[in-house]
Formats: sequence, C-alpha cells, structure tokens
Amino acid sequence: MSCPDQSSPQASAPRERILAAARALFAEAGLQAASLRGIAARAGYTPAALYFHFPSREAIYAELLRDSLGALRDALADARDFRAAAMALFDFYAARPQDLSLGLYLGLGGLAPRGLGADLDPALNALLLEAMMPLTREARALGDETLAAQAFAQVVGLVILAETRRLRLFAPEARPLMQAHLDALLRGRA
Amino acid sequence: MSCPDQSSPQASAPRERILAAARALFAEAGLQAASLRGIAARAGYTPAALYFHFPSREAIYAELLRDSLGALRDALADARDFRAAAMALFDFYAARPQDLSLGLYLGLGGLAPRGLGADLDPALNALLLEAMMPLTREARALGDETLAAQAFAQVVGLVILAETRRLRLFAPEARPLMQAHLDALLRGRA
Amino acid sequence: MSCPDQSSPQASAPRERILAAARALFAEAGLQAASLRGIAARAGYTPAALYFHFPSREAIYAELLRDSLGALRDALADARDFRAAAMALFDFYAARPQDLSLGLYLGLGGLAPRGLGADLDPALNALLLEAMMPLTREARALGDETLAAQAFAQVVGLVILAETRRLRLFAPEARPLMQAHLDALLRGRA
Amino acid sequence: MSCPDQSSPQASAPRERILAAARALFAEAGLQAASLRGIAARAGYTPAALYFHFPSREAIYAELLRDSLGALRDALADARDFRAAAMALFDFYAARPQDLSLGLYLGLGGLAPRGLGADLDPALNALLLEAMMPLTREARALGDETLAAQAFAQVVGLVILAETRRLRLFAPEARPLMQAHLDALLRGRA
DNA sequence: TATGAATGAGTATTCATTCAT
DNA sequence: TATGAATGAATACTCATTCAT
Repeated sequence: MSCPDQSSPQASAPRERILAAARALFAEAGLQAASLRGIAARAGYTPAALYFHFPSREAIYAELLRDSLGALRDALADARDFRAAAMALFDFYAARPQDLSLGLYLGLGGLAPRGLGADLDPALNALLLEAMMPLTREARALGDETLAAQAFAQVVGLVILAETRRLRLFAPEARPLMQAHLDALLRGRA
Repeated sequence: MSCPDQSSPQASAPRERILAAARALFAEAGLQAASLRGIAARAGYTPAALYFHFPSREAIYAELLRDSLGALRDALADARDFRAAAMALFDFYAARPQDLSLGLYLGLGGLAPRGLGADLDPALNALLLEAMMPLTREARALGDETLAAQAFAQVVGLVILAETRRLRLFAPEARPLMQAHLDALLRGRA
Repeated sequence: MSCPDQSSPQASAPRERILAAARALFAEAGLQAASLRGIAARAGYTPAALYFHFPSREAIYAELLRDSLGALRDALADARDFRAAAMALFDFYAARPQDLSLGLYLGLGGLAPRGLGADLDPALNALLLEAMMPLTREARALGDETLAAQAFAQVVGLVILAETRRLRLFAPEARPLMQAHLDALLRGRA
Repeated sequence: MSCPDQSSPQASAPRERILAAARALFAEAGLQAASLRGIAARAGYTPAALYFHFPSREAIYAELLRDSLGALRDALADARDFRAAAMALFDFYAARPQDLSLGLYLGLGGLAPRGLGADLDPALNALLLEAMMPLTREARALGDETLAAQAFAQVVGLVILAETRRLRLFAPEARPLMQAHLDALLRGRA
C-alpha cells in the first residue's frame, strides 16, 4: 500500500531518486558515507523526507542489495558451464566491488556476522542462492558441489584484495588469477 | 620512577595497557566497537590520556596491525613447503578473523581503497610482504609466483564468507575447502 | 453518495473513525502515543487527511475530552446524595485514568497551567462544571460548598497516585481510601 | 569515580550549572521543555557536554528528584504531629508544584506508570518513603495507617487541580481545603 | 475528501579530538 | 603523564503541519 509493487513499470520518482543517490554515494565512498543524511543531501531531500519512501536506512540498503542480486542473477543466467558461471561471477563483482561490500554488509561494524537486520536476511539469502544457481548447478554436474564455494571464495578474495590494494603486492592483475584458479579446479575433470 | 629509562619495560606500560584493551575490545566486538572512548574506558584511562601515547585512533589500529603482522610472520616462519605455508596462513586468519578485518581495514568505511591512512601504508605493506615471504618463496620454487596470490585470495574469501555467514549457504566448513583448493593448485606439480 | 445530507450519520463517519482510533490509542498507551500520525495510521488515513476533519491535533484531544466529560455527566446524573456523587466520580476516573490525564492535560508538557489551548478552555470548563453539578449541588445542600472540591481533589490524587504506582507504597487499594475520606468528610453532618 | 560523592562540600561547578538550568527550565515550562538540548542551551553548553557530567537525560531528572526528595525530608523532619506533617507536605508541593510533576514523572508519556527508568525507581521510592516517614509515623500513632495515604492523595489532588487551574472552578484557594480535609480526618480522634 | 510528497524543527546519544590545568 | 571540561559534527529517527494535486 505504502510501497507499490516494485516491479510496476513506473516506480515512484522520488524512490528512484533516493536509491540512485544511495548507489552513487555508496560506490564513491563506501557504506560509511552512505548515511541517511548523506543520501538525503545527495538526493536533494531533507532526511525526514526519506522516511516517506523507506521505513528505515536499512531498508534502503536492502533495496539496493535486492537490485544488485537481481542483476547478478541476470549476469549468471546464460552461463552454460562451470567456468562461464564462475567468470561471470568474477566479472560482475570486479566491475561493481561496492556491491560485494553491500552483499556482505562489510563496512558497518566490521567483519561482523550481522546481515541486514535479522529479519531481512532470509529473503536476501534466498535471492543470493537463486542468483548463484547456475554456478551450483554446474558444480553438481561436475560431481563436486564444493567447487561453487571455492570459486565464490576466490572471487570474494580477489575482489577484496584488489579493492584494498593488497593484491598488487603479489600479482599485477586479478582476472588471470581467477582463470588460473579455475584451470586448477577443473584440471582433469572436464 | 627514580630512573625513567625509556627502554625499560615499565616505561611503555601504559602503551601496552592501551593496546591490550584495544586488542580485547577489538576481538570481542569488532572494529566498530573499538572506539577510542571504548579503548580508554577499558584501559582505565580518560580518552584524552591516550593522546599522550598515540597521535590518533588510527595509530592505535596501526600498532595493532603491526603486532598482528608480526604474529603472522611467526606463524608462517616454519613452513617448509607451499601447502604448509598456505594452511598456516589460513589457520591464522580463521582463528583471528578480526585481524583480517584490521589488515584490510574493512569495517571502517567499507570496501574503500583507503588503507590505514596513506602514510602508514608503505611500512605496513612491507611487513605484510615480509610475513608472507615463506608463501611467496615456495610459490617461486614451484615455478609459479601467482600461486601465492591465489592462495591468499582463497584464504581471504573463505574467512570473510565464513565470518559473514554466507559460506554455509554453499558448504558446511571452510578448512576442507582450503585444502581442496590447494589440492587443485598443486595437482601434477609437486 | 447521491444524497450528501450533512446531518445524516454517514456524513460524519470519518470523524468518528478518527475519534475512535484516537480513543483506542489513547487508552492503550497514553497521550504520548496518541500522536497524529499514530491516530491516522490506526484510522486507516494519511496524516494529512485528518486535517479535513480537525484543524489540529489539539482539536482531536478536545473532542475526546468533550466526549469524556459527557460520559462523566451521565455517570453522575443519577446521584441523589453527596456520597453517591463522589463515589461515581471516583469510579469513573478509576476506570478510565487516561481520561483524567486528558482532562487535566497532563502528559503533554507536564504539570503546566496551560489547558487545552486558551480558546478551548471556557467551553470545556463549562462542560466540566455541568458534569460535576450533582456533586456541587449536594455539597451546597450539606451547607459546605468546599466539600465538592475536597472530594474532587481526593479523586484526582488517588487516581494519579494509583496510576503512577506511588499509592501502593502507603496503602493497598484506592477505593477504600475514598470511602474513608468521605466517611470523615460527612461524619456528624448527614 | 565519574560522579564524585554528591554529598561532598564542593560539588563540581558544571554539574550544578546543569542542574540549575534543568530546574529552572523545568519550573518554567514543564518536563517537556526540559529536554537535553534545552537544558544544555540554558546552561550555556553544547548538548554533548552534558554527557560528561551525566550519563543520560534521565539521570539529570533523577538527580533533580533526589534533591527534591531530600528537601522534602527536611521539610517534614520537624513535624511533631499528623496535622503538622500533612501541612508541611502540602506547603512543600504547593510552593514547588513542578517537583510533584517530577516526582510522579508526569509529563513524559502522560499518566503512565513508568517511573524514572525501572532500575532507578527502588532507590527513589525508598527516598520518598523515608521523606514521608513523619507522616506515616504519626498516622500509625493515631491508629490508622491509611490516614497518610489519604492526606498524600489530598495534597497531590489539590496541587494538581490548582496548577492546572481546575480548582478555582470550585473553590478560591487550596490551603483552606487542605485544612478542612485534615479537620475532617482528625475529627473525634486526637 | 483524500493522498503523495515534503519540510523544519525536534529527539537523545556517540564520535574523535583539543586544551587548559 | 594524566584529567576534567568542552566542542562540533555526526548518528537514525519522529513530530505536527502544509500544499499541490
């Protein structure tokens, strides 16, 4: 009622304005900077105005994350084998590292297993699982379900190390590492 | 008291007291909770007092990180082959995930490529390289320097996914994944 | 719809809906909780919608108070002697302590001699006097007009002390105290 | 440690400044106006500064109430019979009606039995009981413990009705009513 | 008659930091 | 070396109210 179906063609303009501001701020300066005040200022609103469109700051993050996971699902949808799915996953987060930060809820409270407020998690976790389905499906097809987790971990590690400028102490680029990782993982399997 | 020798262990007692408080708070509740006020309270000091021992809150974090990297160096020192070094790295951060958060400066400002303040980085980066030396050395010995980066990324990814409770959506435990990763990496090599 | 007669009961349906919501909220959680937003939400309206039916939040309170004083008048109407009137007064407010809060405008701004906005007071004061008439009439009949004020004060004091859980520090129940008060007041008179 | 013994002769100056501001604001405009910001502004401080001297807004109220109950105890201490104690109680709150509002915690949340935060209540209730001891002692001496509660209720009711300008609808002055109440209560007893 | 959108002022509280003593 | 005192900016969130539609 107060939040009309989000899949409707013409979502409310202010909602989009707020989300866009949050996304931009977030990409530029991280979760910390994407405070409610910051988002409001960026969107040209009073902080109070945001509460007309979202019940809380966390709800904005959740919406952003929902969008991100939707895009991830689309990015992986076409993958026809394990390598393609894993590389799509890598390319997705390499291109949008902040989405990884959002997805892991890094940046607020450090490395704390907190999630986006306990009650939002289940739905978002389900979205993550759904988006990752091509990867897990292909891993199962190869006879080793843990391949998906290994590849996911490699993506997360590489993107975070690259983003925090630690990777370049050890290697010039992340993408070839991801490919090498997959080479090793799939050696003698396919 | 009568002999204020700076190199005496007593002289740095408050420093140690502060660091111990920071370490404890940090391990218990993450970077967020280890505020300057919190550290001061825990150490039995006034916030202002800390400024006699450290120029800023970030300097305390840097010192903590220095200690952590020293411990990491010790943990890897005895490794005689690549697998041993990589597993030591994994075990180190799996046991102290907050140190990873500190090392990557996650948790303050999110996934921002910021480091611990630009001027501190070089020294800390050198420490990190030094600590990781056994891993890079053995990777070189195997003829592929990128193996170190791949293993490091796997450690980071696994620890972060485990800590943020995302890993268990895909696999029950992290350590076997690390071993499988190394199995694949070393297959047909050693 | 086709016949928008203003005096029809339907015409004031929204008014009643709002007042009912306010009454319920108010009884459940006090003046503080009966915010305009809360009332609107409860009544199934937008906050802005209430302004078509009431000029301000205070006007809603005033209406509530008007109703309450009407009910009080009915409660005292049948009293045939002083004791009966006083006990009816006690029972009324003991059963609806929030109405006392409303009547005294306690709860917003504390014990401030403010009334319900200066211009509303005269009409409401008249209603209060009218409702209390049986009590004052019987007091006059007993030859001491101040008896009404004394009994009123006792009611107010007992209800407030009971409601704020202070009374039980001194006595287990309020009603016997009211009766004892009246016993004393009327001793040797009737 | 952070709050040195309050009975020490030289209490900290800012503490007193803050309490004085709170008291003044409180007396002038009620609990509502005595917000933390309001108190800070009145005392010539930044809101944040208050937190150096009090852990919370409620702690300031509690301190005010503690002082008030101490003054009440002193006011009743010399009373040698029931009437004297009751009149002292009346005179105390008639002269400082806001202290009654504070004591009953009226004004925040309306007529809600909330107290000053659950954990503060016991100590403050004990102070209230201690201050009221002369009244309860004399009531017991007269063979009717409920006399204390009746007199207390009369005081509360009279002061509140006077302060909210409701009393003058029924009687010109409060004090003679209190005396009449006591006359009735004690008739044929002493 | 009602809504969607927005405001400006307000709420309590926490932060790292500074400075006179 | 340490404290008491204070700041300014920040945090998320709620309030009654207004206004164009």
